[in-house]
Amino acid sequence: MPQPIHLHRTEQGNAAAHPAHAGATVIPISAGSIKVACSNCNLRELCMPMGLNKEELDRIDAVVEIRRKVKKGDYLFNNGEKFSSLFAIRTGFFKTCITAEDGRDQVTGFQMAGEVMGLDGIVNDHHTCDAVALEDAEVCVMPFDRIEELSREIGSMQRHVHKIMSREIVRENGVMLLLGSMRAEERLAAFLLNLVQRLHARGFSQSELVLRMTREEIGSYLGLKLETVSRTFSKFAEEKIIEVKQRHVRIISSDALRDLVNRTECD
Amino acid sequence: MPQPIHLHRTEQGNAAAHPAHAGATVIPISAGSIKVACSNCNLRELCMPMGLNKEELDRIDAVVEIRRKVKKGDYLFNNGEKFSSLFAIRTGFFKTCITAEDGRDQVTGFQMAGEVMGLDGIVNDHHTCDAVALEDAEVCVMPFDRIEELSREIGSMQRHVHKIMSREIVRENGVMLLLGSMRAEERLAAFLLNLVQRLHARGFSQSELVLRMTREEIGSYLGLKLETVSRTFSKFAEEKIIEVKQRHVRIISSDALRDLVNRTECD
DNA sequence: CGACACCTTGAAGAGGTTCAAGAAATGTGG
DNA sequence: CCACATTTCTTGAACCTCTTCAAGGTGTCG
Repeated sequence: MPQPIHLHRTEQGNAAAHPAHAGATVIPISAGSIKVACSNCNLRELCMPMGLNKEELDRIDAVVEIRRKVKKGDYLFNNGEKFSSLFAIRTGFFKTCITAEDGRDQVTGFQMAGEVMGLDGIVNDHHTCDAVALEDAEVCVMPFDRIEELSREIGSMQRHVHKIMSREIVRENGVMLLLGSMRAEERLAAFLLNLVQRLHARGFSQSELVLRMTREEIGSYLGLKLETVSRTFSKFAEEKIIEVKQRHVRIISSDALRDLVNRTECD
Repeated sequence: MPQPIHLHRTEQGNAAAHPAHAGATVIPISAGSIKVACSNCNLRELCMPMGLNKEELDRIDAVVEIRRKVKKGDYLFNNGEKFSSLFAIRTGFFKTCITAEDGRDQVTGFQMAGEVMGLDGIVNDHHTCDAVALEDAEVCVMPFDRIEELSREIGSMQRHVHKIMSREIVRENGVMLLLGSMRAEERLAAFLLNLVQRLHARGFSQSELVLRMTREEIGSYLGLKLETVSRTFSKFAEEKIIEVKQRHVRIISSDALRDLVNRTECD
């Protein structure tokens, strides 16, 4: 499924040499100069196993075949595409979404630095969702057969891969709870708390965030219409729980948000 | 979390010797007599990798530490419990559900013979959901460290484990689409089609099924109230799409159900 | 048989959607 | 750099789907 080509301003002088092909754009980064080894990456705690010896660390560096830049609006991979690699986000922000036969569309997640995408592709050797960059991004491409090879040889690597997959299953369980049993306000509160918590774990503010996605994308993720998302933002602002100015959100009372999510009344 | 003990008629004379303890009941099956090796199990295609040689098959048999019987209403494992094993269903029917802090409850899946449960426990070494038998059941207990060991040594086993986890991720993606963007009728239609398709793959009828769960459990899974589930069943029956008599459902027109799910109109 | 869990159905009500219009921000091209 | 087009966001009003509350029916199990 082809997608529109978006052209955006680029920070790189040589970008013109890499025409922005839809989705398939692969921009190798000259080895040695820009490349950062996994063993030396500041995201290591997020995407690599801990407690490795020197030799193991060196081998893990070899998991990343290449780095790839993805411009805002471009696809990292899309539904139906042959699966071969997992992708660890170095910088940038993504959404993943699935499309039903009738064209209906569901955002299944938002991913940020240190998180892994592509797990859906393992079972049928083809991706079953689209991964779209919501801002200019850079990912580490990790060929899955290389990951499996290394997993067979290094126990902690194997356990790490299993944990990543299990974590995704648990995350999706949580989204099912949200979609299946929460009302609009609770959903949005849970969403904001989750986002800000993940951002905080990456060194950002505990109370301020910039949404990388539209109201419509938030709505799709939360099973709501964009108007409902907008209205709920306004309601929170009116109640002085948050301040909203377009995509800038400041959380005034995270306690109030938590109360909304864990409302002790019903059920 | 203790749960009520349900006593039901049993097909086995020796059942009285195994009082139905809540959840923790472990009933070893005398090796040799009843035990069926994985390599000889008629569910092999469902839960074991294909294309193994004799020696590998023998080793895989050793993955199953024990078999365990779970009576209807009992817990196979519950939220918070230490994780140590995955469980492959031999017979019976389960639901898995998560409980929010405020007591809200969400059924995250229904599992039948050949399907694997427990993947949620890997990431934090503790289960994050409950697994409840909806009918008397028997599962193969597969210690996860044994699975990992074998995965390191047999490539096809490793790939198989990865596929099982990826399949669960893809399944949950589908549930998110259902919960996030479908209306009641569409949800129930999708649910019935999915159930009957899985049952058919196990040799049951393509058009008739017996629901193992209550309207309330269906509702929880589909993000609907039990009354809505009941009404929707009645509506389908009125439209001669299905026949419903309590938990017995006969699908008269699976095309009509498919049309409901893939309604080509909106979005 | 009697108790209990489960299911069905009706009527009223709430929460979210839909439709519509306009405002604000962003990007585009001259 | 400004004017215009486009996308995104907000808000109101009517509507609809699903929920809630209530009552009665059906089935099951000890």
